[in-house]
Amino acid sequence: MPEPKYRQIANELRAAIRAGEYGPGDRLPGENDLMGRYGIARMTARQALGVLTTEGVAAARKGAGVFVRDFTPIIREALTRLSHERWAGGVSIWSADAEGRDLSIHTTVSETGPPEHIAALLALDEAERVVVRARRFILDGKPVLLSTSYFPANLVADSAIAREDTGPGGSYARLAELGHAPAHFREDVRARMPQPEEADALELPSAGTPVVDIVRTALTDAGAVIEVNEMTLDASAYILRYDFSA
Amino acid sequence: MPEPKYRQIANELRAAIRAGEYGPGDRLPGENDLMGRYGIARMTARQALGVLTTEGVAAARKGAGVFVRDFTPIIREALTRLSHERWAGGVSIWSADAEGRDLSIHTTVSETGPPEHIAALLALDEAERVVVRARRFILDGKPVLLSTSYFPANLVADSAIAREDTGPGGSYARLAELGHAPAHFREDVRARMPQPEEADALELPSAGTPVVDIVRTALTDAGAVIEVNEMTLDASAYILRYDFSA
DNA sequence: GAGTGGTCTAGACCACTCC
DNA sequence: GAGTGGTCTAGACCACTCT
Repeated sequence: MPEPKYRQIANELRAAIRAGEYGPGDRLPGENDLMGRYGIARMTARQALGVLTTEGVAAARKGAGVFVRDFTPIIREALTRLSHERWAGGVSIWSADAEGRDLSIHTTVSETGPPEHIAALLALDEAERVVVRARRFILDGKPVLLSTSYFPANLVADSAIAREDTGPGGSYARLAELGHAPAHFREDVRARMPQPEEADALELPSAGTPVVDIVRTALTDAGAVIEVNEMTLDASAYILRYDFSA
Repeated sequence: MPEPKYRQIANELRAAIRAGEYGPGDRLPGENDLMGRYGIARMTARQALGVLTTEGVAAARKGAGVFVRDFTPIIREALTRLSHERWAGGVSIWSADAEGRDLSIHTTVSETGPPEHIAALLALDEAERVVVRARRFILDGKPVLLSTSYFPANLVADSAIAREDTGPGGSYARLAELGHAPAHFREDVRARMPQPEEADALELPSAGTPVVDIVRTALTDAGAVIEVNEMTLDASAYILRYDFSA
């Protein structure tokens, strides 16, 4: 078979989208349309549409149809957001992303023994504990980011970092007050397909949307790791921007 | 339906993988196995396995079976690789990634009118032309990166940048000799599912592997953009590392 | 040649949205 | 209620790999 039917049909639809015949948000021909138009079985029509949803080009809405997806990512400026001026001035580092959009954050704080890989990054003994700040960011009604921050409990347990509201400037301003101001950052970025729990939490379409993992470690000027922040982002919602010099 | 059969089966297989019953490279129960074991139709077994391949957890090899995927990403140090010392010392910026692995690069060079978005980034007039360096990076026999660099033709047309072999230190060393040493960089990173042509060029499994787009702009100390580099990476092959200070 | 995944048909029932 | 996508069956033939 040179090219299977379902691929040919997917190609035709993709070409039509690229040509602008269908714009973002437009409804594509559905399963029944394709069955009639090409004289194929339902499962074959589904396969064709499955190609486009897997590519992230289209998304199906049960009972409604298959629609061309719309992308309007926000730009996450890695350096600006973490600049000293920013949090020292009492501004949340998250406000950088929200720019006139509706951002809400759900926070839960706890204290536990650290997962193994976190203990290693924070250079903690087995017995030591960590304060965990788990957050969920909802932008314009849609969750876009899951974030889990780990701090050594012996450093921050008595500070606002262990409370839901960390106060003006957030955790980093409090760390500075405690004499552990973050000075250097490392962000390790990778992309992958989400696990079901993540797809659920981020309300991702059933396929076609990768997530981005960012593992950020924050270090003091003395080189001590004082925070590890694991983030999982809806990849379709973000562009990550890094500025640096030679 | 609380949970469809194919999802239940996918969940069981995923749990078995997480529990270590199946390790990287191991063969999973195939379509026929699942049909027998659960008393389901072929299409339903396929759906179950499809969940895992879409998640990137497993990959099917025609005629052989469905196998748990193996990930051994390489760390791409964004800053180290672009440090002045590096290319000024005659070292390729790509050698950073390869560390004892087999890297080969296919290069083609051409000169054309720039695509619209490139012309905008390079601040070029319509009439001006660009030198285009298109490269394909093959690591241990598998393509992992597609790269297309654009330079203003009026600056580099007579230099080694317009030839396949740019000489020691690469394009950046040549730019420096021409008085346009890159001093600042911006990398815009996003992740998405590949288009068929890209999946082909990167030899990606039919689903489950996102790509990462990096658009890098290089600026001189005077603030002039002297290169735009569009890269597309096999996301499963890379971790991107960014180090910076507050 | 046996076993594998890949494609395809022609039906069916269901849950969901509102074209 | 009509139309939509989601799930599922029980067959079939094919191309591919080599368990």
